[in-house]
Amino acid sequence: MTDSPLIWERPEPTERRRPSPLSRERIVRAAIDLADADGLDAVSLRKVAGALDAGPMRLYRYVDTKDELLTLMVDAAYAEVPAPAGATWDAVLRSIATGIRGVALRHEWFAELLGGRPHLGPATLAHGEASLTALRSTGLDDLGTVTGALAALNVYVIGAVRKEVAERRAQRASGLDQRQWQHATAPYLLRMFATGDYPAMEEWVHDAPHLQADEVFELGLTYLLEGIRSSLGT
Amino acid sequence: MTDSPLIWERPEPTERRRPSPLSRERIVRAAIDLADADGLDAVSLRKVAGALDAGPMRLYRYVDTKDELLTLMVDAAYAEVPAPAGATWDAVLRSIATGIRGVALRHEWFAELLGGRPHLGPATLAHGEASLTALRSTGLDDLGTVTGALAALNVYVIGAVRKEVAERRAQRASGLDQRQWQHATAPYLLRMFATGDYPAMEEWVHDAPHLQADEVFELGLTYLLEGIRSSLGT
DNA sequence: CCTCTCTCGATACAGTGTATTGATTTATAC
DNA sequence: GTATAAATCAATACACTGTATCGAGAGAGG
Repeated sequence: MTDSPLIWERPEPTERRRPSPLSRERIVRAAIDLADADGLDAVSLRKVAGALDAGPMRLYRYVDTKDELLTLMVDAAYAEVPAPAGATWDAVLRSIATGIRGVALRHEWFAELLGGRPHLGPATLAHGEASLTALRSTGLDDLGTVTGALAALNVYVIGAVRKEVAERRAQRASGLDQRQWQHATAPYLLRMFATGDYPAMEEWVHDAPHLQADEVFELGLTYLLEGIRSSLGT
Repeated sequence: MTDSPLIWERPEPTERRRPSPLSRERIVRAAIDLADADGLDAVSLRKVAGALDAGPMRLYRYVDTKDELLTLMVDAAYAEVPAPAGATWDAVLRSIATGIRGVALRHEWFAELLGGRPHLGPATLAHGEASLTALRSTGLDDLGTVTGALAALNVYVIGAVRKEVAERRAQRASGLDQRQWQHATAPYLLRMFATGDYPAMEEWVHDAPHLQADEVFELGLTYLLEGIRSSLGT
């Protein structure tokens, strides 16, 4: 096991050559621009290097592997999450969750990467630190509950954002607007329902209120926060 | 837009050639075996075909694209989720969640795929149907709450399982046992804490109780279910 | 038996991440 | 200021990937 296996501790190499000074930050930014524009699949080392007028192998001085680049992208995205604000602990948690969701909606690749591997970058840790201090300063001081609450919230956001983005992408891929999407999958579902195998779902699709994505997100968040509160006895 | 764009409606081709009768099921099973053994990255059309003593192009008669194969794998995994059991609606929801988690721990690739794109296969729908009927039959009949509860639960499980499996894999990749893992990342975290930038996390790491993965999962689940209950006024 | 349709395997293409290597540039020592 | 050592880069190469294309061959229908 080497001494500094994690990219966060590996010192960034200093540039000696003149033309096109490179840096980890420039590389990550280029990768993010690519991912924003054409999706995560468009992020290849060749294309990132090309966007920086460099050969592909040049990047390997700054990054050991492509996964490391993705990890750096995730940390950069975490840095965009606004600092949590709120007077009560649940308001703080809510602002954290919606902040992450906001970033994920701006950078859909972030949602794809979230939770895919452990992230321990400085911005991610700073984000955790901010969440923790905000929580402690607003009255939640049972450590067991804090642990569980943060974990549950984290995990809820990961899943919610991932699913929401996945649906958005599928919708976009199958034609352009929402009407076309509904026309593409609705008939399929209707045929499935016509088999009679899914009576409860059929009824539910008919009668259930059609909620917007952000409403669903907020609703689940409310459940979770309410559950945490009630387990506090507060 | 073609008439049957979804693989679930495309009829399975019938075999005419004698040697090595193929079928969607055999292909999916081979892919699952590969993924179980060597991870999702080991699932390539060439390898799957090789495992079936066939040329790679042969699979394209049964599957239009690799994504379709992955979708079929997900549906097959959903079919392994045991039917929910329980007397009360929250017991039912809990059994659903732990059932999915169990499958994901047996098939880690399932966790990687979960939520990555919309899944509407028959087993997935059947699973939704079972959840719905179980819910309705145990007293939860407000449709708005049912919708929100199912969505929130679904999303929680997706995120929780994804994160848990990601951590497990990272742990396994960095040496073999848990002690080695802690020895690999703990020093890094300590050095980060030594900067003084993360006092709350430092304290928290010291004092917080160390929970097992399944305890964390159950705890978050409890919060969520409790929140749903309290929003029912029951 | 001939024909026609369907299916298969081979080949090919554009792309991927990355190991290797030889040249070229830079820093260091005298 | 020059010789030497070290560092860095671009090119090449490798083993893959998913999949389009297409010629050959097998099965069925007449």
